[in-house]
Amino acid sequence: MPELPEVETVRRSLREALAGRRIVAVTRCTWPRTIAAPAPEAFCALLQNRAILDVDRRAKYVIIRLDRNEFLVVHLRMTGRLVVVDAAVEPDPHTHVVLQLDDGRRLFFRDTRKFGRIWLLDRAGLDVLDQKLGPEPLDAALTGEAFRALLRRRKGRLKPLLLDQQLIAGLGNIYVDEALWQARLHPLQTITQLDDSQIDELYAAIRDVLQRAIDNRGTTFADYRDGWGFRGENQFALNVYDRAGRPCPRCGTPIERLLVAQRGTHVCPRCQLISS
DNA sequence: CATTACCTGCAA
DNA sequence: TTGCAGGTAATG
Repeated sequence: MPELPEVETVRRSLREALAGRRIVAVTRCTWPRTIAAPAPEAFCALLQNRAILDVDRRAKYVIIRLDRNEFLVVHLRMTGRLVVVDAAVEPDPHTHVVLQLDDGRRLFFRDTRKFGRIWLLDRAGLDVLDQKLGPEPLDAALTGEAFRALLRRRKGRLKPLLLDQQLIAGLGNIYVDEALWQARLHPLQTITQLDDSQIDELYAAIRDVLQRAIDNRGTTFADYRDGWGFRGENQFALNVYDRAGRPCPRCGTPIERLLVAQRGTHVCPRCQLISS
């Protein structure tokens, strides 16, 4: 489900609800595999009476900063949700982890497909994670020049590369398709055949698409919700993703769906030509 | 590079 | 019943 804009929206909403609170205890853990580290028993024992300092994000990870220099790190994968609910709300069968908070509310981790994972990490563990990830696309440190250098070091087709979290962190299937459409580049385009101005277009498109999606509080098709349980609105602003057969907003040609890197991929066959 | 696994639910 | 879904890790 969630890519950078969704995780950023979750982070912002959770920060309001959680900063300054305390985790009293873990009161439910019905799918132990959700807890990636440490072992679920230790995880529950360590999360008693812990202060929450703040909520951050790195790539598609939500990072809840705790006292004692530890971090509750959550990856939502496809269907995960982190939602703060009032005391009266009871967990449904898809809610696998519940944290009791000191204000009576609870933090629910709900995940239909059970792909999501939660880690309790120390600073060193967080650093290891951080080093496996490419730069943040919206970070000021990633200039157009830096992005060009990044791409020039790699070869292969555009879409698989942009999905590679080690190259650039936070893009997923929706926003890669949207950014490529906006930059008028084909997902199968070979990177080595791009000229500088095309890479600049792609850079601008990635940032524009992600920022707009954050402004729209993320894209909700089915599962995604923010930390309060609200849907996003960016599904109404998409140009190609999930729009096969509908007209390209630029030229009217029907959008086509193809398979690239084993992922459903949406292109305008007229706007997005492969140059060689 | 492609395929499979991890899971459940929904639509064709 | 089959195929597909916003992600990633682990295999050939």
